[in-house]
Amino acid sequence: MGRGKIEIRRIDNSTSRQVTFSKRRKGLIKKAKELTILCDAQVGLVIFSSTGKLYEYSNTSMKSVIERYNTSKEEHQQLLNPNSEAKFWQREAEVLRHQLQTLQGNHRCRQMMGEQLSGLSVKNLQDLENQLEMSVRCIRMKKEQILTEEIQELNQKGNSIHQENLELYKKVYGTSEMAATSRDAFNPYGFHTSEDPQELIQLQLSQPEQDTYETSGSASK
Amino acid sequence: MGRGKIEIRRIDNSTSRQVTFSKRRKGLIKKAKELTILCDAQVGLVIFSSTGKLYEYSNTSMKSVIERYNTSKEEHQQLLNPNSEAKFWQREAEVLRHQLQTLQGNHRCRQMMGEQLSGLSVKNLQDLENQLEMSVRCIRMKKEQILTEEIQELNQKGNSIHQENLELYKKVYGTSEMAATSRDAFNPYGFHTSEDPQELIQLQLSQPEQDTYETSGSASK
DNA sequence: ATCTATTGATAAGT
DNA sequence: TACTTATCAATAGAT
Repeated sequence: MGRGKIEIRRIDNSTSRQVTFSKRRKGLIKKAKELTILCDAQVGLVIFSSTGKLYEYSNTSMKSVIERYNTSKEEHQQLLNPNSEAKFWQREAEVLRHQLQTLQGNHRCRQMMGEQLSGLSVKNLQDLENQLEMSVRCIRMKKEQILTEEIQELNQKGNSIHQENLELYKKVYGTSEMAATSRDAFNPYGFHTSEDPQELIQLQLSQPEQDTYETSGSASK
Repeated sequence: MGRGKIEIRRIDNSTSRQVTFSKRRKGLIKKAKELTILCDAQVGLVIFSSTGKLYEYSNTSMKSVIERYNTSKEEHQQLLNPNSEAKFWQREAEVLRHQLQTLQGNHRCRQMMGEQLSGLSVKNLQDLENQLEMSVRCIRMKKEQILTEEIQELNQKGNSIHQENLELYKKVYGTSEMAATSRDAFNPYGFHTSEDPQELIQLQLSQPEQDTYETSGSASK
C-alpha cells in the first residue's frame, strides 16, 4: 500500500527504515486500539525499535496485561503438563528453524556487514567471533554425541540380529562346527562386531565436514 | 475499509463482533510481523478476546520481550534521576546487546548451550551449526574490512609524512641528488610505499587466527 | 470459509 | 518531520 508494493524483508537503507518504522508503528498501534474498541478485547503491544527505543500500547495497563498473560500461560501449561518440557523444546526448535530460514543465504552477509555490524569495534567483533565459535563447537559435540549413540544402538541391534542368525543357522544345519566356521564367513550386513566401535564412528563423523572446517578439535579431544 | 465504513465503537452484534475480531486479529499480527521484518524491531503482542481467550505474537519469545520491557522501564525510571553518565552506558550496553542478539540470530542458543540441546534433532543442530558458521564468516569479513581500512589509512598517512620529510631534507641539504639517494636509506618508520598494500595486509590479518582457525576462505577469495 | 467493493494504510516523493 | 497522493492491502458485508 503505497506508490509501489514492497517486498517484506529488512529495509537496507537506514533512513527509509526509520521512516517506515515510524509510519507502521503508528498504524499498528492504531489498529490495536481499534481492535480493543470494536471487539472489546484487551491488548498489550510492546515495540522496540532497532535502536532500542521502547514504544508501547495497552488499552488498560501494560502491567495488568502482562500479569494476565502470565496467569493465562501458567494455566495453559498445566493443561498439557506431562509433556511440557518436550513441548517447550519442540516449540523452541520450531522457532529456531524458522529464524534459520529467514537468516540463511549469503546475501544476508552483506546486509549484516553494512547494517548490523556497523558500530562494533574490532574487539567486539573478536569477542563475538569467539562466542560463535564456542557455540559451534558445543553444537557439533551434541550432534556427534547423538550420532554416536545412534550408531552404537544400530551396531548392537545388528549384532544381536547376527547372533540370532547364527543360532538359526546352527539349528538348520545341525553341527556346531558349521556354525563356528560360518561365524567369520557369514556376516552379510557388515556390522561392527567389536565391543568398542569408537574408531569407526570417528571416521564417519569427520567425513561430512572435512572439506570446509577443521573439526578434530571437538571430535577427538 | 470494506463495503462500507464503520464507526470505531463496540460492535453490538455478538456474531459480527467475533468475526471482526478474527479478521482484525489476524491483520494486526500480520502487521506486527511485517514491522519486525521490515524495520528490524522487536515486538511483543498480547491479545485477549472478550471471551478471555489468549492470542499472542512475538518475533522472539514473549518472555524475552517482557523481560526487556521491564528492564527498559526500570532504566527509564532511572533516566528521570540525574544519573546521566550511568544512564548513557546502560543505554550503550542495551544497543550493543541488541545488535549481538540480532547478529546471532538467536541469543537463546547460548542459554540452551549450557542447559539442554536435547530437544533438537540432528537436522536442527546441523542448521544451527551452518547459521553460526555463516555468522562467523560475516564477522571475520567485517573485522578484516575494518583492519584493512585502518592499515591503508595508516599507510597513506605514513607515506605523506615520509614525502614531507623528503621535501624538508631537500630544503636542508639543498641538492636534489642528496634527496634522491636518501630516498631508500631514510625510511625509519618502514611504511609500505607500494600503491597496493594488499599482500602486506593479508599477512597481518591472517596471523592472529592461524593457530586456531582457517581464515583464508573469507580473506583471500 | 470465500468473494469483492470499498475504505484505509502507506511508499515514494516534496 | 509533516504533508501529499498514487497504489496496494485490509476488511465489511454478503454469500
